[in-house]
Amino acid sequence: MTHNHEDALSHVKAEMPTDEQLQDLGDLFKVFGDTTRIKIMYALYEEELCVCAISELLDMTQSAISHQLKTLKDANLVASRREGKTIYYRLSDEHVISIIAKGYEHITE
Amino acid sequence: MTHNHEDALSHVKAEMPTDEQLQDLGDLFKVFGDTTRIKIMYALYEEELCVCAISELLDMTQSAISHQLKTLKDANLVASRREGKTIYYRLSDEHVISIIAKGYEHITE
DNA sequence: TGAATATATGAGCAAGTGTTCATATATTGC
DNA sequence: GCAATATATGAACACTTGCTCATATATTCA
Repeated sequence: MTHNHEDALSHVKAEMPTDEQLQDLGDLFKVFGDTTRIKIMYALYEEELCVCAISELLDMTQSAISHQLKTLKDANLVASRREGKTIYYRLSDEHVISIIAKGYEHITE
Repeated sequence: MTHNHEDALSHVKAEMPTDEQLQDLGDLFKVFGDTTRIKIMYALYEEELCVCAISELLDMTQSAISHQLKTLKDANLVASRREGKTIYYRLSDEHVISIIAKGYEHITE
């Protein structure tokens, strides 16, 4: 029905990751695709912070921040530790910053 | 009302990008946050492809692929050239691959 | 134990997103 | 010009998402 492109596709197909990996990649970037979460990650890059410090910084409710921190934690992008009543969050690995840095390069080129 | 975190926040505030940059970053990653678009970018990494080749590869309608290619083009992630009736798409810069590669590192670590 | 503080979480809703369907535009060859 | 092929696009709809509000949990201190 359409023109032929067997040659191009056979090569491409061989190099594609599995559907599950592609799904995981999309899910990961979805977490980066929200300004609030980007702000949180940027803030945590500079310094470990508690929930109420983040909500003060972003001028958003504690509930909204907690929900977003859960999303970030589920994606293994942040980790937390308790100290009394306070819970401090930090970035959980260096990929976070290198991913954001690459994105930053793109938008500022 | 809450405990004090002036010290932590003053440092963080000084290092944060502008709201506009943070918004642009979120918008960029939003484009990466869909499996169909990830698949398209992966396919184009291997080879320049026409629209119908991509829709055959992903087993999706031509319309769905065209819509997604427009999203990718608006984000300056792909570029196209016409050759007769056919329009070939390719990645428009090397950031695309390095961003995906960093994400891939994270999910496969 | 009870009050205060810090955080987490479930339900609900408005806004956004990806696909489909129908149709429009562009190019080629007759 | 007309038919065929390749691609683009607008409207509609189901599904997802981020916030709010109310409330639950956890910890400290009196």
